[in-house]
Amino acid sequence: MITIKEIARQLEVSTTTVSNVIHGKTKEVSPDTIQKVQKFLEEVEYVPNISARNLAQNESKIIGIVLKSRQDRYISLLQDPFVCEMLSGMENAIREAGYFMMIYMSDDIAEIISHISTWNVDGLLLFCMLDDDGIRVTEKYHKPIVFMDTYAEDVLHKYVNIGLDDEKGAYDAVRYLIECGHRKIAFLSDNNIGVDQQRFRGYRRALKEAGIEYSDKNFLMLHTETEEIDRSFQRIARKVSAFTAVFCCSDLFAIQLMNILQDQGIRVPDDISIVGFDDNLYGRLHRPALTTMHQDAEHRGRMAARTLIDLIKGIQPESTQIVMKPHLVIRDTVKRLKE
Amino acid sequence: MITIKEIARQLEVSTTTVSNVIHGKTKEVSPDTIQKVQKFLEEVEYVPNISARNLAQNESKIIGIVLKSRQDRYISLLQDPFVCEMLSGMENAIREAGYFMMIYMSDDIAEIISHISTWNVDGLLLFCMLDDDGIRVTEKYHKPIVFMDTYAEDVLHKYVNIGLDDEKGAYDAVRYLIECGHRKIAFLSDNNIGVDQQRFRGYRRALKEAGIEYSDKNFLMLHTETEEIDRSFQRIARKVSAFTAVFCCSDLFAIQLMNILQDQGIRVPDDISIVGFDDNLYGRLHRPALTTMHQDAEHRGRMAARTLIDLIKGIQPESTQIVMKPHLVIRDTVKRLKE
DNA sequence: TTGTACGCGTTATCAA
DNA sequence: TTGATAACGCGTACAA
Repeated sequence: MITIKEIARQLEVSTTTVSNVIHGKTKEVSPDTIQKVQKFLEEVEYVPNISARNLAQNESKIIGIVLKSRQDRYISLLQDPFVCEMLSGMENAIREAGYFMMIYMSDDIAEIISHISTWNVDGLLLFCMLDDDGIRVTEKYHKPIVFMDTYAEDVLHKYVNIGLDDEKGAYDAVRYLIECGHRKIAFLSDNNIGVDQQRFRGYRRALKEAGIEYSDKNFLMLHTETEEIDRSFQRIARKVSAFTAVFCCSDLFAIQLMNILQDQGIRVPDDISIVGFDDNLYGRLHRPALTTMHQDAEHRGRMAARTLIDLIKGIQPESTQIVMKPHLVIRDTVKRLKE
Repeated sequence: MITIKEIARQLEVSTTTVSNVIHGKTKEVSPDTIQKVQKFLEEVEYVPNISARNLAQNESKIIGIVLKSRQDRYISLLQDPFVCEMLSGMENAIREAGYFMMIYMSDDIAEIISHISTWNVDGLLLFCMLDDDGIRVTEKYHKPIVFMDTYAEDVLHKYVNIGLDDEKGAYDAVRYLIECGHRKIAFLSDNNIGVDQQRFRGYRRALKEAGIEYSDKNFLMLHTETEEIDRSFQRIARKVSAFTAVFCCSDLFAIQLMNILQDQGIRVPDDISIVGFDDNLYGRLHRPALTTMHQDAEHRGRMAARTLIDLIKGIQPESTQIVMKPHLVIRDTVKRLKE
């Protein structure tokens, strides 16, 4: 890789001149020199050494994407369709803006923080984080951050968050079930914090509004550790007969549940109705096609990245709390019990 | 971020001493000093500035992952389940080895090459590349490279390739179809180069061996541009009635085809049998569950990354051509026509 | 055992 | 209009 210094030597000009031409500071260079240098730069296919530039300018052009993983999960976050869609949108926006993406995936927040500062990352995109992990990062990292899907109070009034109206999404989905005549409706998730807590609230609100009583048995808690997942689904499948519908917190869960039920001869939607959340390829490709809450993860990822890059450039977003609206996509997994 | 120089100043030692302690070159430092420095390092949570280290040592600790994308494709590579599985394995191995991953995804090889040299990437993992793109990269980049799934002759005898026996995989799958009594077997792919070309050869070999004639009509060519994909699948669905089975070059294609067929009232496997390739979540979660060639993309990704990191450390692999064997997983999408 | 000084490639300041 | 030179943070050869 050729350096500025070497170019300067061969062209018998100074490094400053070369640097100026590279950066288009042409006011201070004679047309002749510009021509000469530019031609040479193209010939040798000069590319700057980013490490050197980072050192001199104290900016890295790296956007860090932080994914708090959990070792014991049955699939890696990179295999989760929702995460991938989001990443795909982020990657797109980051590349478009001339930045680079570095993914920091670990179950150890301290390690993540140390990596971030080692690389002197220009800005951070945080998601899939338990709430106080987000705060831990903000304590150590003092450059622009954009959160996705956080509900931590202490974060929300200080940082930008690109969220989704999860409460409303779940509410609408469950309301639809109720309109279809369902009253015994279960709630399926693998946790009850953050996003899924909001969805749970929406679920409860819809039930309450319809005068339907809630019992703890309605909450089907999935255990997604590698050794547990199958048994957990089996256990839940057994409980399901007490309900006429299940609201699932992700398309993936919905489909896995449907498969287990179908394998046992329980038909969807004839015997039980299912609603998912996300509307990704999995739901669209399943048969019967999944009725689900649509959210555009890719678009949201792209927005988050763009907002972050604006922030890095000193442009403040119009609002620090951006909340997108999901909408119901009715397909074939909910049975109408009454007209 | 605190620097070595600052630490040295505060502790009233030299930067060399601090650096030596950091790197465990303890032979040359007195126990007292080591203690003192180490304690301080922990206190201030020292992290080295990687850019500076890169510059000084001419190594970046970055593994570049190159994905040649195509703008017009209906889904991003980051949403392709096969790619994600592979990436997931790579990410894992890279992190474990203390390296960092940078994904270079673009449809412009020249841009990718320039990014790679800008970052002074230590090693490269190449996949999803049309053959001569791989060569173009090797012409410009002269550090360790590991290919995945390349069949370019000029690459194979000079570089490490982690491949799959695609020919045999397709052969086995099609043989299985023939054993089940199928003779009118179509081949579905969106291209006929590299991996899929090999699969096509395996398909042809199995047909030939069974004395089944091949006609160009057997090759169902899918057009996966965003505006074409639906129409293309429709067109193929119409042609499918001439066959009793379809061998698909990916699980994703297989499932999309099955859905279109099922939506038109054509039953799988009763009216037509389908075999896929990859065995990823999509196939496993579909109903009827897909009969498909299994390959462990995650494992292959991990191996590729490990091999590359060995190469970077100067460790040569036992063999430069690693070819994994896929195996058939029989599920529910192939009908037995004879006993 | 410890410290000085230099180089890595780039940018920025300031003098010529 | 151009060119020296210092600075960024780290590692290391060599001197003390």
